[in-house]
Amino acid sequence: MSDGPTITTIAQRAGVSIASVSRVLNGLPTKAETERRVMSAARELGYVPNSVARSLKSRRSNQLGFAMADIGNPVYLAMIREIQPLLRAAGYRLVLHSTNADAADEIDVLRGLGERYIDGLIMIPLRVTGEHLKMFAAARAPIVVIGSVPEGTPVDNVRADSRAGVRLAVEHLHGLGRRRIGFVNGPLDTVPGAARSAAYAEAVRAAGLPYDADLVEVGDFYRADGARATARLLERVPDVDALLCANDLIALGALDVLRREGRRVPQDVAVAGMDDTDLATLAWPPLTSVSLGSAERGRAAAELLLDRLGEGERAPRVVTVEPRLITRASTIGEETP
Amino acid sequence: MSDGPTITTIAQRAGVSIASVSRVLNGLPTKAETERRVMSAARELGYVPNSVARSLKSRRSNQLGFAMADIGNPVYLAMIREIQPLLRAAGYRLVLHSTNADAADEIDVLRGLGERYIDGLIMIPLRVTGEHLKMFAAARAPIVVIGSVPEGTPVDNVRADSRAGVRLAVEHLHGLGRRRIGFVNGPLDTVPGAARSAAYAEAVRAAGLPYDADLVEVGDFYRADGARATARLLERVPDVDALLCANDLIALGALDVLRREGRRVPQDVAVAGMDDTDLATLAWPPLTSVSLGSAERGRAAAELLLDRLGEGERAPRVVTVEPRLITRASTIGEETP
DNA sequence: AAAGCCACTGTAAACGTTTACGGAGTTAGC
DNA sequence: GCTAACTCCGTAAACGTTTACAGTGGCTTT
Repeated sequence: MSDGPTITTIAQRAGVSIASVSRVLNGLPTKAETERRVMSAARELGYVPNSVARSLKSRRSNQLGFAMADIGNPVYLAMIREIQPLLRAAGYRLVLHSTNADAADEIDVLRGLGERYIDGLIMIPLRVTGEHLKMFAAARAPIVVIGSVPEGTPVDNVRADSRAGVRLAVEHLHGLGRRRIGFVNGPLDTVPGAARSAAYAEAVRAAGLPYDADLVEVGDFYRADGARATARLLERVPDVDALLCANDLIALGALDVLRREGRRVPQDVAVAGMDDTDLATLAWPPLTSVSLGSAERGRAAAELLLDRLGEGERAPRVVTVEPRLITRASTIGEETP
Repeated sequence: MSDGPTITTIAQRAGVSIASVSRVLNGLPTKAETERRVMSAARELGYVPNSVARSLKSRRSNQLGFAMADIGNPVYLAMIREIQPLLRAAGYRLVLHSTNADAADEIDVLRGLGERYIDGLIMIPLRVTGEHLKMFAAARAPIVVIGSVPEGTPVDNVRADSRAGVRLAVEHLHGLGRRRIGFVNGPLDTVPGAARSAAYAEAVRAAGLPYDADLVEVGDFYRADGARATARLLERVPDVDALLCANDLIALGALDVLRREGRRVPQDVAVAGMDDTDLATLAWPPLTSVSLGSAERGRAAAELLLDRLGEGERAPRVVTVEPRLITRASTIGEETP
């Protein structure tokens, strides 16, 4: 009882060979009598197949990995919520890796692919280094990367269109008559940070406004950093009349500071976030935010991975999810329907 | 290249036996020359050990499971954030199961223990059925249950003290002069729902107030349900002057409804939640909430599990985490320091 | 110079499955 | 009644490791 029954145990009890046991358990054609004996022996013993042995033989672990920087981030959470049921329905278990945005940890996870404990991986690297690219190329199992990856990288790729997203937000704020539109960004050496930085400069000019470096402040992608960055920006440019924040957490920090300083949102300063996480509806005032389709991206990644596991070799695909602007009181005030 | 190198490949290239290769790779004493040859062969081939084969031999998967109802719930999230790094530091991978509060799914996960793909499990069952107990007793790997479990169940157990928590909140509201304290609960057939229901009745009486069934409303543990339940309660008892909500999501729903109906918080109705999730600081006004120590419970569960994996047989332990009341503007108003 | 010892290495078995192959028994065909 | 064909089953090999055991050769010891 301490060591569970195996097909050998069943075979002994049923008086047949282990091959017959395996055949019965896998539903291969067998004489009714044999099947009956095996099934009842299995039931009496409380047999459960050993998935490790099965994996060794089949060379498939039935596990897929998901690696992201920080499971506390609601964006990743939204993705997991889509991914988990899809994988589960396809018969895969989910192995979770939270890497703290540490490149070495990410490389470790990629190395893990070689250990064969997962059949594939969905990864969201915050920064893509040469090491990453080398591992992608050498990987012996399919990888889907969420976030942009250089042309020609042999992985499936799901992208948000930060550029279009930032443009939507800037146009919206400009359309509301705002002319001093600040931008509170995350680190410039991250994939989203860099993309959004370039997109902001472009969008501002496209709206016919001058690009003013003083209007841009950089912190990290968390609430407290957002608050600090916003405070610096307000001190430098007191007459700012709108703030675009590179994600919702930063925007929450911005709201904290504006409230503390007694500036009214949106009358004095309109605020918009990005990612349209659940937080946006919780904030006060509710936060206008650019949805970059977190759930859709998660779903797309899972579908790409499952698809490739089914099909085997195939040219890498790129899926781009379109952004949408969700307007709420933090920019348009209470007149919400 | 399509099929990775194994120790056999290395053995051939290095001109030694697979036993020697294994010994070198595991750091057992070997002649320097042999070690050199094996190591360089391994490096040239880009060898990565196959963890499945290793698991089969060692009978350990180096994976631990975490099963909860819904990964979107911030309480579970807070737990995972504690659990994941601890397990990782101890050399275990985390396999995630989101069961949608479906008892059959939970049983499936428990059956999975027999498949040996995890060495242990942390589980948060919303309801504990006889089937659960049977599986707990028959399990061939250690289980830690977060949430109460009957006396004598052979699993380690981490509990929140709902009773003390509810009492803290009721005393707080009573101390603020509130006399009509409503209670918005989740389903009574769940572990926390039942516990909090009993605790509310007890706490109200202990405060010297009459127990009034009209003041209690039941929904589910989500924001929208909380809003609906609150609306029903307000209609039935318009003069309620405080609301205790069985979790923060319900409390957010309550705030939504109160705002919509134009009741001021906390002047007209004081609101308190439970769990003290991140949401509490995001809400407007910031939400007074009873912390049931989600992070601590996650940490305790991980420690119990790791401990038992180290020690082997041992009497089941019960760890109870003390609640704390975190007061914020939703009960005490703006006069916050 | 024979015996014993030691350090190192190779052979083979084991972990629990799946599956190719061939043998035994049954039925059918002539 | 003999062969052919078919059904069912058992033996054994394989998946990639780890490890008990025995073997090899060189040294030391007497």
